[in-house]
Amino acid sequence: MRIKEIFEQLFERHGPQGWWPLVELGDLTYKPGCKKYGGYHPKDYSYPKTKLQQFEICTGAILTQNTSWNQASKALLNLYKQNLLNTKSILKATKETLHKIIRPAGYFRQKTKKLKIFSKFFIGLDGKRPTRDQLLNLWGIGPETADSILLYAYKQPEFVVDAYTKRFLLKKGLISEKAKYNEIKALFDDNLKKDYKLFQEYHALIVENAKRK
DNA sequence: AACCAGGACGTGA
DNA sequence: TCACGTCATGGT
Repeated sequence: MRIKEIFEQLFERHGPQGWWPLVELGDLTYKPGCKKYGGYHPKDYSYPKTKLQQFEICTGAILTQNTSWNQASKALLNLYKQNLLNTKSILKATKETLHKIIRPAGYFRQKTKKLKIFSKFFIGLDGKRPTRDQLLNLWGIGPETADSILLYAYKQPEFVVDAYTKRFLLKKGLISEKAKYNEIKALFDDNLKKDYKLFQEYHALIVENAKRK
């Protein structure tokens, strides 16, 4: 089956996913289906609307590295509740403070360092969109995180390849065991229209499909 | 009670 | 380049 057909099949089965989850004012949950407060935004591609929301997505992308979203979201909510979910506060906070707050996401020492490095970088952007190479040159940002940031925070059609994607395509017989990141990414680039909405939904659907089964 | 979760980096070969 | 060790918490 083709890449495009697989998308149709997944979409039919699971519907729009509306990634990336955002917390909004007054909200204290990242769970899906929460309309009034944050959570996911089904069929609403107008987010992120502010720099703060863009930064929130970037932060989430770092916190969820090799970690379930359930755990990462706890760390994100801790940051939010302590008014630390912004660049200046993260730079101002001590390492020890951040260690405690993001602990549920695991790798708290590495992730604290990553958040501080990224915060400084984000301020330097002054609202501009980073290039992929700029992101990859940052300590703590690899290909998947860079693509997640570009796709979900900046609406740039970069397909996000994660462990689920590899397993999924391997099972479909579309890639070999040791296909590399860029090889897998090219498969989507070559077979899909470069539409950020399509890329956003596709990646989210692969994850949702894997979780459901 | 192992196993793994929406990875990335450091190292030695 | 590449294979492997390290980082860390908390769900099933």
